Amino acid sequence: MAKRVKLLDVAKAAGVSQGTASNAFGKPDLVRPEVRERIFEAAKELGYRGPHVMARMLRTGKAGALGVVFPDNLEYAFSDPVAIELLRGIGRECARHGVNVMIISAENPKQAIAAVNNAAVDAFLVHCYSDNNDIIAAIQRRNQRLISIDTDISGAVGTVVLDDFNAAKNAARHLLDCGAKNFAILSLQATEHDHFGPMNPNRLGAASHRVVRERMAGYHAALKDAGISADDIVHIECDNQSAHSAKMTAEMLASHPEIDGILAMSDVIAIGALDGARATGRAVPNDLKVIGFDGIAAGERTDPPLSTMYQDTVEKGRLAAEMALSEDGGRTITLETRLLLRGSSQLSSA
Amino acid sequence: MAKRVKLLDVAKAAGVSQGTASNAFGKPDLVRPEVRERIFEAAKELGYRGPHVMARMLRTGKAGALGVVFPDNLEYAFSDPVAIELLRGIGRECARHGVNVMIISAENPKQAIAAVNNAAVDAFLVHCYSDNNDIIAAIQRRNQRLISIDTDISGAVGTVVLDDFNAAKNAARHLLDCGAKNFAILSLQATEHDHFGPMNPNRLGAASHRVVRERMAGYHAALKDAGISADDIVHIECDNQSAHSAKMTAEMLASHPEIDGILAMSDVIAIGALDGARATGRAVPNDLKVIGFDGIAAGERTDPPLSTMYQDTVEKGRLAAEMALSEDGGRTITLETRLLLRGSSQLSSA
DNA sequence: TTGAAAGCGCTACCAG
DNA sequence: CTGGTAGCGCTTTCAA
Repeated sequence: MAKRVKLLDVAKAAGVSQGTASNAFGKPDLVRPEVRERIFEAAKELGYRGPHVMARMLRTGKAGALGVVFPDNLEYAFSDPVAIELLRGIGRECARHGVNVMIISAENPKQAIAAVNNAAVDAFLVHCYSDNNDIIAAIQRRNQRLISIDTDISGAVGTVVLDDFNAAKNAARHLLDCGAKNFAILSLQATEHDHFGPMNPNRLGAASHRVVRERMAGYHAALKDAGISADDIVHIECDNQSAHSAKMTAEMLASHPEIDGILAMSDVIAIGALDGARATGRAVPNDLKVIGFDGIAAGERTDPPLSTMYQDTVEKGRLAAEMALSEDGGRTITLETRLLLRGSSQLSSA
Repeated sequence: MAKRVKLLDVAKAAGVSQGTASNAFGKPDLVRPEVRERIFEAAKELGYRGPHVMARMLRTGKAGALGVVFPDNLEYAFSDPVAIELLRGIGRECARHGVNVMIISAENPKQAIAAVNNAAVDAFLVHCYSDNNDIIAAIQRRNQRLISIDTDISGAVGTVVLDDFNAAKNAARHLLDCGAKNFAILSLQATEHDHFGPMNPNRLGAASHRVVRERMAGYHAALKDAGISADDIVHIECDNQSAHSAKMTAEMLASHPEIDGILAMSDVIAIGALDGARATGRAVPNDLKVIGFDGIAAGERTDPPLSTMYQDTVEKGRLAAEMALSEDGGRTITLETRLLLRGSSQLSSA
């Protein structure tokens, strides 16, 4: 491979200064068309490949990219429909700004820190459930602009979350309206550490994940209003995968046959719950009502279609990217959710 | 914001040279532990944020990232389950190598070229159907390492494709075995330009997308062996979205009621075909057999579950990333597919 | 093992 | 509108 042709070579060949040559590429308006053409011609002649990206970055201090980190989810981010939606929104806004999207990928937390340290980006978007995290510390150590999604990270320049409490409260209220009396809550993971299955009060109290805390509190608030105390609710912690929640649901329904209302903290979990219900011979919604959370597309195709608390995940991602790319900061945006009524939560018919 | 602390400041404070300070961070083994500690201490004292990523890049010439481009699909890449699977595979391999994944995002082809030009990456992975593309030209103009997926780009340093011809041939043969006699082919877009609906021979011949050409030829080959000529096949070009193919299928079945076998070039299209068939009162697989292509997860949950030609898309992405990250090149990898038999293509029961 | 110094290639500034 | 030039912050020779 021959030595790289650089801007100075082109400038010399065209008989202009390096600065002018630079302008010809970066700010064409500042160069007389005639001169510009001469520069381009010289560039073509010499086989100049265009300005060197890394050199430009160093000089301007702009990376032209946004980093996206899924600390809780590194390997599985691409299997979670919600994460994908988020990426769609992020991608859309970044495209509008002519900025690329860098996925910080890693096999384990240690590598993730290295990945953060090697990423040339103008800001980081972090989607995670808890704020206590080495990766976040690494970002902050680098003094990088940071936007948090779904959790409230101290020091973040912006935050986008849902009104999880009220969303969950409305979900529970809806199942009450449908006539459910005995409830199970299928929770997302409550802490960093895998610990699936029934949740005792200790575990409930230990929830470090903001969305779990908030949604749980919302469910409990609605049920308490209806005279149902937390002790009367079955709590199960699920991996966010339908196959897992299906198994959990089947076991749960076997040992708690009285359950007639399931509150799931994600649609992925809820879809598994429908499978588990079918496997144990329950008819949804007649014997058992199920409501999910998120509003993913797959919920339209389940049998019966899944009722859920819809959130506009694409918009959530878009807003986060918008905050990251704008100059100002310090804002927290809270998005509303809405009840998306489908077949899995009808009032029992005769 | 205070002026950035740099390596030289740390070096001075620690009473060592800049070079030694650099080694303390990048190659700790080359520095005496005692000195190293002193450097780290000085760094902490001064609030040094660690080596500047862009400066390091410029110096070393390594970006530590792989660029991924979906030229056909920029906005919709994140809605296509197959593209997501590909990203999973790419992400997995990149993580193994400690390299990040940069999604080249853009709103339109022109922006896409700018995005390519601004991306600091060590290589590009391009997933697209045809090789005739401005974005590819832009990558090549920059003289960047390029791996193509699903199409054969001249000048690519590596290529990963399927044996699309035989895959399609086997799919068609399978429907013949199930007893189908009158076929419709639901094709992916055949060229860059949107042009949906029935395909006449001109349009068939114009297919610039490699996978369309190959799969079409495979379908035709199998059907010809059974005495069915291309003229006797209904060809419909579909957008790769279930809602669209559902509509196309319903219209097609109305005007061609004799159709009893549908060959779809993607599962997304096939899933829509199942919907369209249901809407027009066809019973699958008794009245009509359907086979898709890809093997996406959603195909397990359709009614009936979708038969398909399975490809290992995750592995396809992983292999492409592996080629991009390895030093050598020039290879073309062709992956096999296999028939995944599910409910949509059974032999008619009585 | 450490120090000194040479650039990586570019853009932005300031002067003309 | 154009030219000259400093310097972004680092890594990596080469010599000591």
